[in-house]
Amino acid sequence: MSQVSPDAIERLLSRRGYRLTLPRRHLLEVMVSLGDHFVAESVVTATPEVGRATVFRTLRLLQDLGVVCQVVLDDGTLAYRLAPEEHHHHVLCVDCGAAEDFSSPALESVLREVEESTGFTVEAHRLELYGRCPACRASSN
Amino acid sequence: MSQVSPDAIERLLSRRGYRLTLPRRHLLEVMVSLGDHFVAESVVTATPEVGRATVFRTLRLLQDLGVVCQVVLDDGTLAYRLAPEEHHHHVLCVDCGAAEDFSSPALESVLREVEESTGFTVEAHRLELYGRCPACRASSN
DNA sequence: GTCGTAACCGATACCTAGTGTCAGTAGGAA
DNA sequence: TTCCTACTGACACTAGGTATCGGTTACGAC
Repeated sequence: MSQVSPDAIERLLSRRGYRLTLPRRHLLEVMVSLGDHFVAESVVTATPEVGRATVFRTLRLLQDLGVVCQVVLDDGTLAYRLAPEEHHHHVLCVDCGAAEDFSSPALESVLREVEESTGFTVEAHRLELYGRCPACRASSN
Repeated sequence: MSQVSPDAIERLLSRRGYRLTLPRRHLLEVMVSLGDHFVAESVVTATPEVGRATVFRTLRLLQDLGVVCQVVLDDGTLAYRLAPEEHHHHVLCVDCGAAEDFSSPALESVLREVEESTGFTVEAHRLELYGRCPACRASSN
């Protein structure tokens, strides 16, 4: 997976005119340490020195900046992930929770197909894949 | 869109050994009348004579029976839709909320592509498309 | 270095969406 | 008609997220 460093995100923040506050530094460290993807609640409990509201405010800010993206888990709960800014999707391992990003040019043709058959113009989409990562498949054999 | 009648669903319920109760009849009528897709809360408010817990219980039951499916709206909120039992996806109009089902054989090749490039085996997926329906596009011109 | 100020903060109350519990009710088989 | 139990409503509760507000702090200007 891509290496996202707190430093790079801090530079982005200040470049966009946002302040580099201590709570934000703490949150970034925790998010990076939580790895693949994380739910808001685990960030809240991992940073008792940072208020609940601040965690959610910061998550939304990072989302607006394109640093963090939403991930819909297979049970429908919402998680987050430090991720590349460009449009992408996720494959999630239902066993260990591992996540990987992908982008698919072939998906474009699916969208065109749907536009033709329904008459809708498609402007946005969500796609999440759920399955088993190579490691989990190997260990279950 | 497909015509889903309360009668057909009631027959399915009794065929599967579930009781045909008055609250369930009320809920089915309301769901059909709410049209394309609906959030749980609007079913709750539309049926003041039926308890809140019963609405959610019935929604889950209908989901298990394959009569109702979940729809993730573009803002991330969860809605429901009376829908065909076979696997399908949704295109949603962000203006009027119109919804249409589709299934896409081409999506399969996207999944195979991702399996090859990531090493995951894909067992399930979610795909929701957001855009504008023909009517809304026509009226905005 | 210090000042001023607006962005930011934590605490807290609140909201939305959904679940668990439990005593009472009613569908429908016998 | 009876009886059993699936089902119900009422209500308290939880999870996840938001609004408010008085206090704090980052940081540019001086």
